[in-house]
Amino acid sequence: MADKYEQVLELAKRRGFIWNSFELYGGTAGFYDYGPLGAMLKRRVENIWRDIFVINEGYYEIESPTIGIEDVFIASGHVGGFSDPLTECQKCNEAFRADHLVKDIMDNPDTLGADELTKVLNKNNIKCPECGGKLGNVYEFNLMFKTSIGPGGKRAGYLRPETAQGMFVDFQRLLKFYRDHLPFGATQIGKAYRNEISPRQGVIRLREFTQAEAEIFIDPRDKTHPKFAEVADIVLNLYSQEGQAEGSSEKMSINEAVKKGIIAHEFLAYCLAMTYRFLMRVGVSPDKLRFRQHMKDEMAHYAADCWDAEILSERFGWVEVVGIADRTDYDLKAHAKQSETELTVYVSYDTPKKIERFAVKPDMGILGPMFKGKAGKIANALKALKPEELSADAIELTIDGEQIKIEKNAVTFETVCEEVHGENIIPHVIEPSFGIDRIVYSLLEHSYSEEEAEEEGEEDKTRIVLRLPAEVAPVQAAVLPLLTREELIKPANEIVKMLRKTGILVSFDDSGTIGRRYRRNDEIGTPYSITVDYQTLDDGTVTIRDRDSMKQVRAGMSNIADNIHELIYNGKSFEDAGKKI
RNA sequence: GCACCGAUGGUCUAGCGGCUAUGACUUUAGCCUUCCAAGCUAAUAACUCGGGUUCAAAUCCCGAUCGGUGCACCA
Repeated sequence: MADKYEQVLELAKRRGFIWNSFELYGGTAGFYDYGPLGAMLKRRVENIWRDIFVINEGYYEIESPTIGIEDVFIASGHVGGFSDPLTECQKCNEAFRADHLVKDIMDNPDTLGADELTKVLNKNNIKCPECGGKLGNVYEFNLMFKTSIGPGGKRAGYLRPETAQGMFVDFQRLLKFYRDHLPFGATQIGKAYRNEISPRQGVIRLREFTQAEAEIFIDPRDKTHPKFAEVADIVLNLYSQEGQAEGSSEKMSINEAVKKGIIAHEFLAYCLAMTYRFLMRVGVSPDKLRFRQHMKDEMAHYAADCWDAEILSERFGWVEVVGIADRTDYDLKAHAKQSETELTVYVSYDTPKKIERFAVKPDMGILGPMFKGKAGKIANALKALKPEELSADAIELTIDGEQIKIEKNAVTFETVCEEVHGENIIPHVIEPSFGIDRIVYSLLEHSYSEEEAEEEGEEDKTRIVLRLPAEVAPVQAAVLPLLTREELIKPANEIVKMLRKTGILVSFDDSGTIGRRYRRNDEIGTPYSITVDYQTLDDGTVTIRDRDSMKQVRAGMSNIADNIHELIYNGKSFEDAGKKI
């Protein structure tokens, strides 16, 4: 009866992964707490993301405020576009998008405010499409949490609805940090906030959530990727625009997808590949992952191409967990306009270009004494003239309504040949954006398994196992004395110490039978259990038990820390960890 | 935000006007125990919240909150 979501959430609650926030006061929809194990799991997922994007790709991480000022979100479009004008039927209480209702009457209802929309509704006698009842006043519902900065509440602030704007706002500083070179990227892992109208689906739609975003600034004329060859052969499950029309996804190598023009360009494809590697490494099931291309009408108007990584969940179907978009120069242009600052990169040409340019040189030695304060304005006016106007016998200008005659000898002009070494361009932005909470939930769901542990002559019983990759499991090893005896507890404690010294998160458990303790650890995904028995006292060896296979090997106690480290981080196979038992 | 359904120890649940509120698992303390939750002894722990009806409410009514489902919303 209970579906997997319920089973996973029950376990998550009971064992300290995640639970609804503010339970003490009855709980609040859209907010979840990460418990001791959940916070650790999430941290490990984030650190793998860092390993890939920050360490291996070199896109340094920044940290900007979670509160943003109004200008930022005017530029991003969130102040205007992140809200919807709603109207409710007074009779049946259905809510409708007011701009949708007047779409057929108006050309551009998006530009109207709430009051104007109310007027249009009334004037045209528009009724509730459901029951024909009267519609109420239109109000704006903005999905951003609003607050005020400083006393008096005069200055508006908003909790950021995405982390991305931080990187755009810091563009100039980042450009300098990367010594004026394209491409470069910056990342941020942090909280974002959206005041969802009615969040459902548990952890899938949150009002406060964690994003990991990279903004990679590239040369718009060159969207190749230097390391493309390394990923060209990765095969992805692609659900392209055509595929969606036919309702089928297709497995294809990245190289082929770019060649066929399914993925817009190498750089975007490379990001898909990175995303794939990341999701595989943290433990998403490969058969429950697909990359879905946004349909043309679904894509933002400025986007060149956009793909979502979607993960299959038993309860929620295909869930978007990553968005990878070529946002072109939209964001930088918007911030350039709002801030009245040029946000460009100077790019040198391979070889300087020769350009013919018409140059006007007013002789300030003559104009200055003659016109005094007006000389500057006159010089500028002269520069704007065309060759034929300048070569006339007399040059007449109108400055501030005054007719002014200029002597021919006060200005010279010529066509000059110049070498241009480069130009200022607005970079394009490639943005992979990860919803960490959804990924963490998916990991729990995908790694959760119940299996019948058959023991001869005994009844069937279920074993709950979280098959998390060793690298993300919150508790990395359990140390268990076989029996509650002082002589076994002592060496066990020594092992705990050794492991902790090397940064392994280890739990010690001597309560209950050994089987019970193995099961307790299976349930939270502890990949390895180290058991101290009487043989340990004789020859200094312990057993290591593998969570997934339940197999055991016997290995030395003195180098146990290195051994476990290799198992977790270096892909050492369990068989190589010791002697088979 | 609307409609329908639901809410009892950590978890799952019994009770549907009157009990000291059922049971299981978990947990804790101890015993036992030489490798996969099953033994023994004991302990801890719950009626979502606020009103109302009634001599009496976990139980009936109203409202709120949270959760589920459908509609709407979802950069």
